[in-house]
Amino acid sequence: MDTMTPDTQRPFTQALDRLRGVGLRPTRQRLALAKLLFEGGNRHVTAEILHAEAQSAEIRVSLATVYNTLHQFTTTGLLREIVVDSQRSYFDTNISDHHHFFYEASGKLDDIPGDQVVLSAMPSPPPGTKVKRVDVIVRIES
Amino acid sequence: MDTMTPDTQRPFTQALDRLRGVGLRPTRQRLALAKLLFEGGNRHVTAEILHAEAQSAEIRVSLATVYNTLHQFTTTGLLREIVVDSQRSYFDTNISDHHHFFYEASGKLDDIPGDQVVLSAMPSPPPGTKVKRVDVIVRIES
DNA sequence: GTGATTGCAAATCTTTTGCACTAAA
DNA sequence: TTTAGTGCAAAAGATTTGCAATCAC
Repeated sequence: MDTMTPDTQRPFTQALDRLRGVGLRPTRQRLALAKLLFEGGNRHVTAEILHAEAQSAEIRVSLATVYNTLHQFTTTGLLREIVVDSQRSYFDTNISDHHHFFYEASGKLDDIPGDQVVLSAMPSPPPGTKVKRVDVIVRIES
Repeated sequence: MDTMTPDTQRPFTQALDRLRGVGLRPTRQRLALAKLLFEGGNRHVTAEILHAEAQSAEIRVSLATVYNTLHQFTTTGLLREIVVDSQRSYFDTNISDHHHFFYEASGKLDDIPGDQVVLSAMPSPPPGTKVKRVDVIVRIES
């Protein structure tokens, strides 16, 4: 690997590696969407938003493919789905342990680093079940 | 008030008082839905479920009215909306401070009493904003 | 080549809306 | 009365699906 080239100059390679890492065939659409998603820090997107960004970037990709891709990325662990609004799905490029502020007025999300929320007491789940995740959502008045 | 009559035998009165308490006109539909919702402990319902229950109980009420009513009850503080699934809205008859287990496989919710979850550290919201609520959702593997 | 992926349009599902009709006060 | 509430059917918005065309390997 060319260690002299800054990350920001190898988005294609990064996206390619990411897709390969999870066994998804690197198609033109998936590469372009991965590039949009994973360049430039943590992002919270809806299918609609990502599709619009793709259009702006002259990337021809259908909304159906955007949905498919977001779900494939989520299933393979590249993204995480955040449920804060019963009307729309949000996807988060930050897959580390963390929580969220949700601004109801604007529909915007902000990450809360995992270490800023401490759950010092937690009920045990019913016997035989497994906790997939604990989500803490701080809702900001709309 | 007739203090000799057990609560379970005065559902109508209870529902009526509840509606009056929040200033909603006690129509036949609202009374019947309030009865279904608030009799028999804490419940988590979707519009679809409540509508089906009404049908079974021979209560003629349209789905549109069920939606209207659920939202009116939520706005007036009789119900609380729980967001766990980006495809469907759940309403909770328990309006006290508490959290939820969500069983992804079945779509069922269980209450976690407020005192069983202790958030010993919390980030401050951005200056000038106000926290409406903190939701803790323990997702049980589907 | 051949099996995976994509695009499109249609379908689906939940929720909302417009508006004439009905009922509570 | 008079004004709020209801039902219906249509509309809207998000997401999924079926299938032929296209692409990656």
